Amino acid sequence: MSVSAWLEQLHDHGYRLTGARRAVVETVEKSTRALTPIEVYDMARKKYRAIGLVTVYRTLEKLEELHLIQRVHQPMGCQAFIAAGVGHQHLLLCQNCGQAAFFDGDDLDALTKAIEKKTGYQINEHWLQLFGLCADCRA
Amino acid sequence: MSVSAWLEQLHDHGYRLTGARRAVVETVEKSTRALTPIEVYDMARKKYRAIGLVTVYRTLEKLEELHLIQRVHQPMGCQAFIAAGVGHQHLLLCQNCGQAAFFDGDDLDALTKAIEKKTGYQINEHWLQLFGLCADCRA
DNA sequence: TTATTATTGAAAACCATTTTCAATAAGTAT
DNA sequence: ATACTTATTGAAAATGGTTTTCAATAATAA
Repeated sequence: MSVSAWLEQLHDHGYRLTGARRAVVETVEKSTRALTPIEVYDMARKKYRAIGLVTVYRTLEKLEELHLIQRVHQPMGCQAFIAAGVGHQHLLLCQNCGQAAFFDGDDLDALTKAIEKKTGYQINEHWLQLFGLCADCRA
Repeated sequence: MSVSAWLEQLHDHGYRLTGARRAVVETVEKSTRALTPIEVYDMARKKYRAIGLVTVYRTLEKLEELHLIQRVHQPMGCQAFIAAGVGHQHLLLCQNCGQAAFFDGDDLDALTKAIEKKTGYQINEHWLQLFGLCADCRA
């Protein structure tokens, strides 16, 4: 995805393209780590001085509705957002710098079948997230 | 674990055993679903009328410190707590009634090795959580 | 029983998020 | 270009969950 693709999505859904929204989109789309609303605010303010925190909240809300971003759950808090992965992907987070990477290829079929048999549950979804150190932070 | 084992743990760590704490412990230890502070408050109040919400927060804090309870992350919020699993266990949650079950036996070694090779990350931890319908809610 | 001090509940403070509202500016029609 | 409609904006106020403050209370040790 790209900044222009996000703006197009917003436009196609009847939302107007404003300076504030461009600043938020450019900030979040380019970030490789999850950002909290305040972090987005501070960064977006450098691109569009007059933006208000309220508008950041409102824009993040819309981006989440359009599935362009997703909330990231971490031990320290669950208020951060990152550009959404495509299809069935999971997050891998660096515990030191916060750098995020998506991965796919998890096959939990055998596990879920076994759990279904053992517990009687019907399993519909799973959340998987890996934590570690990115290449840079290992060094 | 049992209520008395939790109380013993609290006592062994220098905490006094009070009516308010007993009420919180009895509530959380017996619950099969994750409870938010307010829910614990409402339930504990039936056992100990005079308890304050503040004491619920403070007691949950201590129980988490002692690893007797753990925070449960869900799409709708991450403020709920449940009796902690033992060893390497993950949660399976009913999307309808909230019923929780622990399971173990997940083997992600092959997956993490592959991801490590592909991404250059060193993987230290993983979060895995399953969602579905419990036996009762399927019917 | 008495003394010590952790614990308590109520009220106030705090902080992230949401709502309200009048002014502004994006998109559309003229 | 120009005017018009109305979504969007930022500031301020409101909200709601969580934390802090503080004097009174009650659990434990002496």
